[in-house]
Amino acid sequence: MNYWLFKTEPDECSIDDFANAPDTPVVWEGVRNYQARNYLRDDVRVGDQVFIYHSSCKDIGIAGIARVVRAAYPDPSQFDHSSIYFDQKSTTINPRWIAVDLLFVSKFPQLIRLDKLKTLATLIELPLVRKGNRLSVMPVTCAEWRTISALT
DNA sequence: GCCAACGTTGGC
DNA sequence: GCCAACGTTGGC
Repeated sequence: MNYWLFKTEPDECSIDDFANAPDTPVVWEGVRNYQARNYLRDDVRVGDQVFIYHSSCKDIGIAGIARVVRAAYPDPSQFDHSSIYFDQKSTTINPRWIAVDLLFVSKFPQLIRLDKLKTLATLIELPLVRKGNRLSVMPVTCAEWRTISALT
């Protein structure tokens, strides 16, 4: 089993959206970065655990945990003309972008703030805390997962 | 809202 | 295939 961190803007999809419908899978669509796409396509598998990270908002940090319930499939939003994620260059035969489905696991009693994560020497390799990082789907090592989990 | 850092595009 | 210009991300 692998561990991951997925970024989301809570205005669009927050940990509360998961928590309010714990039996409804969340379609993780809209990833439009090739490195992140490759992780989704090649390495994210059913049963993997995912930290849900809130970005571009007031309270920045890891808000809870979800798990993967459906592995890579073509991101439906790339074919949807009305979606901001529509991609004219994508075809059903050769889709560019990948989605996975997630299910709620837990919401942390307190958000683990980004500035807290930045203070931990064991997390210096985590792309999230590295300068200029923009990766929205990133691997988390087992040791990093344990370090972060211990903060809750 | 600013802006540094990064990814993508497209002319050559 | 280089690289300047442009667009986007995301913390502050």
